[in-house]
Amino acid sequence: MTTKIKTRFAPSPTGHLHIGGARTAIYCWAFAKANDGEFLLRIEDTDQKRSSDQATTGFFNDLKWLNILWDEGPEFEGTGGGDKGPYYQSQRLDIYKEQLQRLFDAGMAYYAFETAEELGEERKKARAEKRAYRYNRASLELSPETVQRYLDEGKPHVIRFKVPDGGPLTVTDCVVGDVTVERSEVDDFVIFKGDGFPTYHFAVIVDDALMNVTHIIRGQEHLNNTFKHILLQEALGFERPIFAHISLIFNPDGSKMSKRDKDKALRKYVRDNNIESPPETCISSDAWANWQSSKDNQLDTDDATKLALALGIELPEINVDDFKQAGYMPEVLLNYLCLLGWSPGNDVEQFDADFLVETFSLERIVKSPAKFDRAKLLAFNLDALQKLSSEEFEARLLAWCQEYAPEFSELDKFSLFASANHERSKTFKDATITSSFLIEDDEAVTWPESKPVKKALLKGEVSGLSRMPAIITAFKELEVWNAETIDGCLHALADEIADGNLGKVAQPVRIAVAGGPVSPPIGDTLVLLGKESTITRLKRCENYFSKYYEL
RNA sequence: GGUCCCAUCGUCUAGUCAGGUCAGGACACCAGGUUUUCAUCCUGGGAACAGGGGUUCGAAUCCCCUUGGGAUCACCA
Repeated sequence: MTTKIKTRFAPSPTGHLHIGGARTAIYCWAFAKANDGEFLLRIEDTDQKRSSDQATTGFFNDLKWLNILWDEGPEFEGTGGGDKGPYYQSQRLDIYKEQLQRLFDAGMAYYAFETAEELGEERKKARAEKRAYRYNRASLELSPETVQRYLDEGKPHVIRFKVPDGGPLTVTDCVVGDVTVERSEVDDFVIFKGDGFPTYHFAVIVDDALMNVTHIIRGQEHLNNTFKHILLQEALGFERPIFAHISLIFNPDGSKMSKRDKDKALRKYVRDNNIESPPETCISSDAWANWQSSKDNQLDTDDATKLALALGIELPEINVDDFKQAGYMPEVLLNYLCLLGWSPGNDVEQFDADFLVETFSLERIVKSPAKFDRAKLLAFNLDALQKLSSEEFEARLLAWCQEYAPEFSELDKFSLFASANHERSKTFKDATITSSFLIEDDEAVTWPESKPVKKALLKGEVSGLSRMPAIITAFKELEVWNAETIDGCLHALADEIADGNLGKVAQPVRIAVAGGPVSPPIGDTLVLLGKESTITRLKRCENYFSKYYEL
């Protein structure tokens, strides 16, 4: 009997799930499902300083939103569970210590007492001499008595892995192929940190082995680490899993798409505009000072969002949650993400999760890195949105509005709002942007003196503005206020005062009520607004622009 | 800098492993058309095998070099 295939996604819960991580999770999930295997989720929270429960819950939510559910792992809203837990590395310390003891017993682990500063010096020196830094094994020379004395004294220490002698190391990667490295390139890396927790390298191979993971699909930044991992696996007598290293995702400018991009965007803006203190009631001055003191100190997500809002700049979307907020559909993001580094062939590009599971294979993963193209994602979202039935669109738009734009979800005529916006929306958010005039007070509408506005209202032998009184009168007389009667009224007006040219009457009306040249079809727009608001806005607009008449 | 990885239209990619149709599709772009705005939608168009050597009757495809890009070199994962 062949062993069941098991993949895992093992994020470190710092910040949010970003696009690159999401793609890795999707590939892991798809590969497991495509091969009748299992997908495991494990939380790598051995870095106590940076991990948080809040971030962990965020990861669960993001994964769940994408409908990437784990067969095994932390329990969350009905998914997860399993008998190989706990699935949080911070709760597995005893297990790691047990495995560590086996390494000590085999003489393959040793204590090291150098301080971070000392090591830093060594590294600098290595760099200056244009060679790679390797730990010099100084602590390995210490006598057992000295080591014991240091330990008794409570001297800070780490535990290192003693890399065994031998020839070159080769790993066969499913995506990259054979990769060989000289063993001398691997130094005695740290496996237990000064805080008593294992490092990533140690924890990951122990967990993968004990949880029976068969395939490790992860980002290519781990390719070099793989040699450390296979050495550790051999030392502990674990079976070597199958590796697949997938390429990275880049920004359109070629830089690595990373969680730091938001921070970078903010810093650049602040620097370029010589902003020296945070805008009023935005973030605390402590947070600002700490942020400005070093570029290693990132602003936390909430503060970053607030600051961006206060400065009026758009932060790049890089987290799954950013795209959710921006009004993309999860199945579209999943589809598009898959295409960044994998394709099913046969010119197929748009597909659903079922198709993915039917066709996914490691062989078709592309080796080269991909740039993230928002325009294509947007086009995909548009296509998917247009394929939705009107009922479905309405339901999903409502759910989105309830979370991100409650003023729209409370609209009396939500149904009409949805149908009026369906065909012109590329995202759920689009609907709220093109219809933002709906939630404005009649008295708050303003008109930019832009080209399209002037063209519709002021240009021509007979200007749009001059037709306004007739339009207002006609509307006042309309007894039944619905799309048909309004359209009928406008058509009649067009015939009477604009040589049958509907645009000449509809466009001025649109601008008057919406404050700009864009809105849903005019009939729907006016029904949504109601007769009273419509007439109030038409009058205000006429009044506002009448100054041009006098010129 | 050491080590490792990568290289087809502007972008994502098919084609590469088993050399042999004007290098295919999508997004973007450009030009027309439909449309009461916007967004759609329809038609058409330009657009690539990084460079140089080999191997071969024949190379995007196999080999080598150059160039370019990237990852990594932590008591972060």
